[in-house]
Parts: sequence; structure tokens; C-alpha cells
Amino acid sequence: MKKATIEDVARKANVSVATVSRVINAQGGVRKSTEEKIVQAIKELNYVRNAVARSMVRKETKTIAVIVPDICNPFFSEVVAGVERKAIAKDYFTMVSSSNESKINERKLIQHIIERGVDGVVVTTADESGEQLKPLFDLRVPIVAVDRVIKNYQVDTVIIGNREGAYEAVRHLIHEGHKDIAIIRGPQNTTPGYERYNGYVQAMKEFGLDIREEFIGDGDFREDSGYEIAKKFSQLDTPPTAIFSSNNLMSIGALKAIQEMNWKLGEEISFLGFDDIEIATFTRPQITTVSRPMRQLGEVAFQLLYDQLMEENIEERKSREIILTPHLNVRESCKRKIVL
Amino acid sequence: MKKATIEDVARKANVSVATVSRVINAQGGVRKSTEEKIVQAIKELNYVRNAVARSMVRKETKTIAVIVPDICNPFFSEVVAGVERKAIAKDYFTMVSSSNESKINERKLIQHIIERGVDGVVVTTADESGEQLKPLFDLRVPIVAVDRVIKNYQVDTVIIGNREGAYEAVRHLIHEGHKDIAIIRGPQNTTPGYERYNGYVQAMKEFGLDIREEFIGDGDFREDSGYEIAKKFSQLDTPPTAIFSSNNLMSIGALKAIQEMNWKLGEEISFLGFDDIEIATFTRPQITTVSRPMRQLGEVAFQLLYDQLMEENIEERKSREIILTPHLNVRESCKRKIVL
DNA sequence: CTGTTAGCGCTTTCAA
DNA sequence: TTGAAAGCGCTAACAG
Repeated sequence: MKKATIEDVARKANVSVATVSRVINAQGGVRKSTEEKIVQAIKELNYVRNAVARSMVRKETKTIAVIVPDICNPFFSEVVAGVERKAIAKDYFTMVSSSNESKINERKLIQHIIERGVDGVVVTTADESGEQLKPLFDLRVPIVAVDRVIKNYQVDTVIIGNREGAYEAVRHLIHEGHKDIAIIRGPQNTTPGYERYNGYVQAMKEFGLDIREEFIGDGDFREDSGYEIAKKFSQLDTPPTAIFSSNNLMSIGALKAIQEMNWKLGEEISFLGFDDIEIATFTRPQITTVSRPMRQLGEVAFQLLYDQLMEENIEERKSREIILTPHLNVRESCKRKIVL
Repeated sequence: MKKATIEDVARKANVSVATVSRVINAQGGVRKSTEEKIVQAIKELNYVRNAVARSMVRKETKTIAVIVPDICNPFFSEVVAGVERKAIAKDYFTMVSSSNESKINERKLIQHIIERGVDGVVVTTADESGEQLKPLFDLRVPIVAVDRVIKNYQVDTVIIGNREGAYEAVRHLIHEGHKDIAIIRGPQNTTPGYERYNGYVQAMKEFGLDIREEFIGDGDFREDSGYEIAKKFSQLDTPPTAIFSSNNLMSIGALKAIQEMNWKLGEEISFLGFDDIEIATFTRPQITTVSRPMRQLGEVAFQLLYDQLMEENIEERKSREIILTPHLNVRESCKRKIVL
């Protein structure tokens, strides 16, 4: 069966293509009886309108692009699901691609995206400088940044309170009696990496605690780095009594290391991780985490994008920043045990 | 900056659009010096070709659709990542959508997909009857089914050996000394649900073991159902000594229930789950699982699709079925403890 | 209410 | 080696 065109329909219904177009797009101003004829013809021919041709003349694709570092990271899966859910409700389709944290990949994706003329893009960028996004800005393609900001450009942004979340987490550790608190940092050229570290520093300073250099581990938000760093911490002459990990994947890596080193979780070493992780409630003791509204992050992102899409004089808008609140999920992994 | 068109480039380079088109598409037959002029113009104007217009005339979008039940299920994330990775390498873009296991949603998505004229689709269908996919078949859109088959139509398919995997799993349980083995089944109108149950039955029969009705729990592949069923098992007068769960999410639910009921994992109750789960190595004892090559599933799926895309007389092809092998990942959760 | 028609930006004959 | 021109299927004036 070949795809029927609007012309086929017009012919079959004995009307002009313009009239058919009117009923397809529910624009009204068509006599009831005519409409019925057309609807009938559409049904018989199994006609579906060709979005490509439509996009061609309307200059809109009803498609948005979503770029994330890695769709397999449950955090991003949820964000994407949030975006998609809102998008589909507004009749937008979503193209998801992963940059694998590579600025170069991201640049290539941008190229594709521009070619395809998407109406907007939601991005968690692999490089916050935003250079690789320049073509998008030049073209005035609506953009919203999620979870990571984009510097050097005015962009609608939705993030969570990274510093606040980390601060609260570390404060909790301190309240539990810890002084020797180590941190597994994320990349310091990313907002989440940098700000969470900031929160750590803020809490430590506020309570007059030393920040020892060997207690700062530089990770890359991936599992392996968490593993390696935790291992190193455990081998220190004076190991920390608590570890704060800056994201989900590194937490998992770190916990693997802790198990492997036979470092007694909750006794010899306390642990607190940014981001919810599935395993949090399965370990003994259960893991305390900073959890954040992932799906909501995506939903809000689409909303911001949609607002831009609907807006008239896009040039004159101020960019907006929405900060969602993380939540400390106190479980059991942070009690300071007095070692005699 | 407005998007430059091929005409702008032609004007700037003092040639015709046809010539520009030739160099854009690297078709050759253009004098070196002319080409250089054009390349120069393209650069100066920041020209990117308009894929919409191109699709219009070429009747191909270089886009494929991927439909999965739920992108947040790590299994599907991995599959999608596999598809995407192979696709991008061949210059295809990927549109991912979740059906949420709803046939109705899936039908709507199909509608969108047809409108947009994707070149092919990879689908893990929410309903194996395949009715909702009919429009796709009518239009001869290349399709490949992943993880779940499509009945009533000839479709390229890539699945894993569900029955074999389940059989091996249950046999392992039996070898470990279990006789009272319960199963958390998936939906029996899905291949994975049905075949895994089949494998269970096969193993039980082969070893002359009773299949007791109260040991069969009907889940829906979601976490909650696993939770509820495991709970029920634990409250039986004679509870099972081992549980075999049919997928990742139900395993997680079941394990939550087991913890909650204070049912001693590895002592009072053994556990084996289909699918890898992150928590497998974090519990004590660690969970034995049937793992399957998720990413490869996606990669092979794209390959099958790509073959169709490249094929000439698509009508005459026989459909292919590729069966990947699952792997029993023996850990610690299956030993039969002798209860005195 | 309905029809005619001019594009949208590109590829692809066909001719030169 | 190049250019002219005919569409691809649709929307959106404009005219009737």
C-alpha cells in the first residue's frame, strides 16, 4: 500500500486540496456534508498527513531534541522520561541522544539536530562552556539546560540546589559525630561537581573542621572513579570515618570498593551519597542519600521549552532559572561509632 | 542569524543550486575550483542542509523510531543505547518513545511515527498480537522486534533464549537441593513471560518435581507485583524454599518483600532472578541471576533493520530470527540450607 | 464555504 | 562540468 497524499483524498472526495487541508487541521469553515465526504475518503485511503511536507511549509517540526550524557544512567533516564511525558502531551516528539560526556560527540549531535530543524532542545551538556552549542544559539533555537548550566549564554535552566543539598548532607554527617569526612568530587568544571564540593566546604568550614587534602578525591561521575577513590581512602594511614560521594554512579563504585576492602559500612566507615540509588535500601545498613526530583526536572525543562516555543518576541526574554530542592533521605549509614 | 539555504550558497558562489547540491552530497563531477568556491561560501554562510527539504524529495528521513515499554527500566535503557550507538554510526537518528506497556499508547505512537515518515522501527511491543502495528505493515515500513515477538506478521526478531535461560536457572536451583520452588511469572501473553514459565515447568518436570499451584504467582513485570507475590509466598503454610523471579523489576520488588518480612535470604529462602540487577552484588548473600546481553540485543536489532533498509526487493525476504544466549550468573543466593 | 496557486528547500533528470 | 526546471506534499494567502 502506497502512502496516500492529500491530493488522493481531494480527488476521491471531489474537492480541492485546500478544503482537505482545512479539515485535516480542524480549521473550520467547511460545510458539514463536505467534511463528511472528506473524512470518509481519508478513512478509505488510510491517509495520514505527511509531517515532512508539513514541516517544510510551516517551518516547524513538532520535534524536540534531548541530549544527555548517558541514557543508561538512571538519573538521566528519569529526566528524559519526564521530558517525554510532557512533550507527548503537547504533541511534540522527542529525539534522545547520548553524548557520552564528550564535547565532540555533542558538537556532532548539534549538527544533526540543526539539519533536522528541531523546534527546540533540552540539554545536559558535556561541557558547560557551551561553545559546542554555539550554532544553536546563532540560529536562535530555543534551548533549556537541565542539571548543568551553560556559561557564556543566556539560557533557561533547571537545576537542583546542589550546594544546599551537599551542605545539608555533610552537616548531617557532622551532626552524627564525624570530623574526618572525605569527599568523592565530581568534575570541577561542571556545576554539579563544583557546587556539591562547595557545599561540602561550606559545611566543614562552618563547623571549624579541617579539610584534609588526602580526603578529597577527584572523580568523573562514573562508577570506576568512585571505586578507585574509595579504595584509596581506605588505605590511608588515617582513613576518614565518613565518605560523601557526589553522584549515584560513583556511590555505587565506592560501595563496591568498601565491600571489597571489607571496610565495615556503618561501623568503620559511614557513607552518604548524592542521588538516590536502587541499592540504598538493600544494603545493611541502608544508605542515606540526597535524593532529587528527577522526573520533575525533566517535566519542568519541557515546560520552560514550551513557553519559549509559544512566545512571540523571543529576543526580548530574560532567561529563567529554576532551582528544585533536593531532599536528604536519612537512613542508617551515617552513625558515628565510637571506636575504643 | 537566519538559516542559509542552498540558494544563498549558490548565489554567493556564483553557481547554480544543482552544482551546490552536487558538492554537498559529494557526488563528484564538479571542477575543483568550483567546488572550492562553494565550500568557501558554505563556510561563510554557516550553511547546513535542511534535512526536512531533503527528506521531502528523497522520501527518506534517516530517522528510525524505537518503541519500548519503559525507558526507565535499565534493561530497555541498555537496549536503546545499543540501537542508538549502531544507528548513529550509520548516520541514522533515533526517536525513542515509551508505550508504558499500553497497546493504546503504542497505537498512538505508531500514528505519529507514520506521519513523520521514519525509515524503520525497532519495537518491544506492549501487545504481541501486533494489531496495533498494522498500519506499519500496510505501509511496508521496515520493522524489527526486540525481546518480544510479534505474532500474525512476519518480522525480523531478536530475542534471547528465554526458555533455556529459565530452564537452566531452575535446574540450578534443583541441583542445589531445592524441591519447593516457586515462580513469579510475567504476563503469559508475552513471550518472555510465557517462555520463562515454560522453562520452569520443563525443569520441574524433568526432575519429577511437583508444580504446586500456590507456588505460581502471576506478576506483570513491575516491581509491585514482585513485592506482593513474594509476600504471599512467605505467608503460605508451607512456603517455598526457593523463588525464581521472571524479570529485574519483579526481582527487586520480591527482594524488598523478603527483607521486609524478615525472611532470611540464603537461609530460609533462596532466590534466583531473570535479568541482571544492580543490587545483585550488594546483598548478602549476593543474588544469582540469569543475565542477558542487553546492549547487544539493541545492536543486533539495528543491524537487522539496517539490512532491511539496504535491501532492494524487500517483498521477497524471509524474516529472520536471532536468538541470543543468556548466561547464568551463579552467586550465593541459591544454596539449600538443611533446616533441622 | 470552496478552489487556485505560489511557494517551502532540496534533489534529480535533461539539456547544454 | 554546469544550469534550468520539474516536482516532493503540504499550507496559506487570495480570489471567487
